[in-house]
Amino acid sequence: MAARRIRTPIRPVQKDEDTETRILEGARRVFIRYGTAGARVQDIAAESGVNQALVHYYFGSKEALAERVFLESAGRLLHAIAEVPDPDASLEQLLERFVARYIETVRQTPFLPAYVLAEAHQSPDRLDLLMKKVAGTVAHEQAGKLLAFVSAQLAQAVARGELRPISPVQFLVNLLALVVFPFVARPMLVAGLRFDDAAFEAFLDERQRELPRFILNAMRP
Amino acid sequence: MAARRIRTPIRPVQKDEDTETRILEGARRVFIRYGTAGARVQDIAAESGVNQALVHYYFGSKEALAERVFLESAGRLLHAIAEVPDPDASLEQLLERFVARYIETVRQTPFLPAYVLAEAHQSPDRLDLLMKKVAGTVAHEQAGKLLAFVSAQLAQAVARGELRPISPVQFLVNLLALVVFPFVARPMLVAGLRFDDAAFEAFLDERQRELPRFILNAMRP
DNA sequence: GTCTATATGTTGATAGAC
DNA sequence: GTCTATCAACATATAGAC
Repeated sequence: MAARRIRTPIRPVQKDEDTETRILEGARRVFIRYGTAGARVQDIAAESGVNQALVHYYFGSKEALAERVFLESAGRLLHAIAEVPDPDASLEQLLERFVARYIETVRQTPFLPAYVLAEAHQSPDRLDLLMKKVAGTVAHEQAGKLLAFVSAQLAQAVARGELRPISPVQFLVNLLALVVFPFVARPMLVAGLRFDDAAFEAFLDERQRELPRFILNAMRP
Repeated sequence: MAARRIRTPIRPVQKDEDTETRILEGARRVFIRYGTAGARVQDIAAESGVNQALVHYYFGSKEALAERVFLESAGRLLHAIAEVPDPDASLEQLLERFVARYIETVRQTPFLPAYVLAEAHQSPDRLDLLMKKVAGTVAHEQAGKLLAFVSAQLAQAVARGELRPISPVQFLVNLLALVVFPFVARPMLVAGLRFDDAAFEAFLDERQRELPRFILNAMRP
């Protein structure tokens, strides 16, 4: 059988936090990096600077901890997406702000989108939980308002002859695709295009500047 | 410990194939559906209508089988992307054909893109192997030609004043993002937008019609 | 080649000392 | 609360009968 690969900690332990927090944050890093199925309780313990038993002492089981990390992480990602826009801003401003904010946010946790999307694939139950949890929150109300607001903005622009008609859902998926995909596909893109880290960062910078115009332009009549 | 969830086979066994092929195809379905880390040799055996021992008899180890499935599957996906275009076709025709072909291909194996991207994340070694393997093939040469061809087409259109300047890399990533993302994010989109399967298929149909114009339009001056 | 039975390694979880 | 030691379940891999 293949020898178990020992994983080096992702980042050094923050000694000043209390134990429970340290474990939760360690678990977050490990789950997001390796996925729920690929993560090991031993990895989480090492990442947090404790032993396995303590992980169980605080969080019961790997499953319970995985669920908590997923709900929190996915919730945070959705929240970052569904921020209430400034009602007075133009569509162009809205796009600029959304693109900039999303790219900046995800740059700090580059594995997060891939983790959330993969978990949604692998664990429909947990996705249901997430949807039920989100359904009762401010973020959900915000998302509804956001979609309504964007729909209205699009319709007005169409009426003024500035944009051609586009389904709000297609618009939303296009927007998310253009912003999220580079992070989800990063290893493939880096390998295929022979980028190093600096090149990828530069690519993201250029992207942040170009995307709003690309999207707006795409919908002109 | 949580009780091991028994997985129902993804599809019934094809009795007419020879055993080795059946196992390989079963392994493909299981790995693509559950990921390498989430897949179990027992799942592959059941999916193929044999017992665990036979899987090892034919393919040695889970790792070896996982590597083979990844290389073949990712290779096929890359090949589908990097088909040599008709040199006489217009950019619009090229886009239409690419979008249509990709969406049709992936519709038949909807989990494939998410699997390949997730594996690229989790297993850099395997990704390196893939790149080395692809480097010596027709597909690689095709990809080079494709990028050169697209770059030339873009530059010509810019020179004619039909398009505004865009980096070929950004163009390529945009194209892939718009086409691939819906499949990678499918469970999230379905849950978030409350789609059923039929609604998602209709969404894809609409997308296939709209995307080429969206992309072309985005680059107009 | 194909099976059942079993060995061996790995992982999640618990017992019990401190 | 935190540790070491250990258990029980699971997963991969092999032995050996047919």
